[in-house]
Amino acid sequence: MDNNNNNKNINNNESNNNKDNLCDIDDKNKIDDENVLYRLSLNPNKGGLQNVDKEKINKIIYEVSKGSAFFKNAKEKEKAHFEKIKEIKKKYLFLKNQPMEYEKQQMKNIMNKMESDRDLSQYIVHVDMDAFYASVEELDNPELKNKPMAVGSKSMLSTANYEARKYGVRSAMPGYIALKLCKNLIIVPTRFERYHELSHQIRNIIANYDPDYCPASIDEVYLNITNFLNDNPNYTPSKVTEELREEIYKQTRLTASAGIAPNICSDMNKPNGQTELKNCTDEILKFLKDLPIGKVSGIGKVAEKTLNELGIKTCGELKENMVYIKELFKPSSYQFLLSASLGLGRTKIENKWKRKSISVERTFSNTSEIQKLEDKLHEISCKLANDVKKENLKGKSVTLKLKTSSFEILTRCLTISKYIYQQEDLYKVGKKVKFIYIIFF
DNA sequence: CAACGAAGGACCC
DNA sequence: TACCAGGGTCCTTCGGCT
Repeated sequence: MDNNNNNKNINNNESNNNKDNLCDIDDKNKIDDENVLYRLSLNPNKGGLQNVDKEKINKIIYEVSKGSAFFKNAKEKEKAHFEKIKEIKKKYLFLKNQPMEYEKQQMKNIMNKMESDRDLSQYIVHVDMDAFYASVEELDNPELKNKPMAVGSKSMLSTANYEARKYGVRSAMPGYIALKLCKNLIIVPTRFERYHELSHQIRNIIANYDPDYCPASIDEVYLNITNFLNDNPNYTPSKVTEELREEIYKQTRLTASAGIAPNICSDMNKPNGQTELKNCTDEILKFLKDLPIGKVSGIGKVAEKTLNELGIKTCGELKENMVYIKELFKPSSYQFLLSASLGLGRTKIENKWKRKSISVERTFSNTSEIQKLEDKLHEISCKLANDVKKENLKGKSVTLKLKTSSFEILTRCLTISKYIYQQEDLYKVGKKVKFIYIIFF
């Protein structure tokens, strides 16, 4: 599916020079709503959407959102994040004034070592279906083609077709907001069974090129075509990928995009196209130099903004600043960012996925009636027991998640001594957990 | 007293 | 009219026990 984490700052008309911003961190103690909008990831910046009138779209979204409890909550989050950023900036400014000679040399050594360990022997392909759910709906109902359409509900959209995107409609956008952007938008409900059916079909095609492919989501797969290339010397990586996409289209009438690279870091593709990154260090570094950090899978809007505020917008800049990142971030974040800055992903892909949790959640209208809450608990425990049974699972830790009317998320967990799977037990434990939050209020 | 479980977040689709 | 999902994974922080 399309990921929408490539947001840019919403107020790109204003002076956004981060080098300047670094100096007036204390003046900037007001959280403006534009920052909140940025956080909501409601600003359309998706590839292939150059024609949309961002200004107008943002205005509409803002008008619909402002004042809502959801918006208020986002504002609170933004405030907290802002404080964090302030701290980091302070440290950053301090470090910038230090010589850091030793650390710089050390970083150089670390990077050299990682560079020399770079594995360029593998050809990894990342296949990603274009607007998957929407395309499936068009496939089954061709009348929807060329009309603005999105899959989901009034409250939330999963994905939008390209016609709808012209209006600024996109995935993870509430349907009622989308309707404000596009009055004629057709919203069709999701049909997961159907998507899974096609997903299965697509994976079977992919298995012909790599039986050990790794599904990344319902519409995304990683595969290693190195063996295939060895067995078929007349193929090139891009020819294999072309053929694979062609085959998917032939059998399903759905288009896919793909990225080819020496590791599974690549995610740069356009609708119905493919991008190849040659197995060569210079190519990779050139590609990364101007790649916005938000494009990297794993860097979401929070991390993106944090880094942006340090003046780091591209992977190239990230690489240049790794000495500071090492001091400013937690070890695991640092490790991740270091790999990202060098364009190092895994070169081994595994498909041994093991489920670690299973869950059911439902959002309902505001209530403080205990009976209604218990009814909901009953409802989700039934669905959960059903799902658990289907997968032949059992568990001994039950977490109850509660979203308040102000969009706060609370979770309470209870671990018991024996494994359970039956609805009655799930409900019973759930009720016990629930007690905790009833006392809470 | 460190390991650990619980709660909260960030992220992805 | 009013209105922002649901299903996962992984990481960090924190505190009361063993």
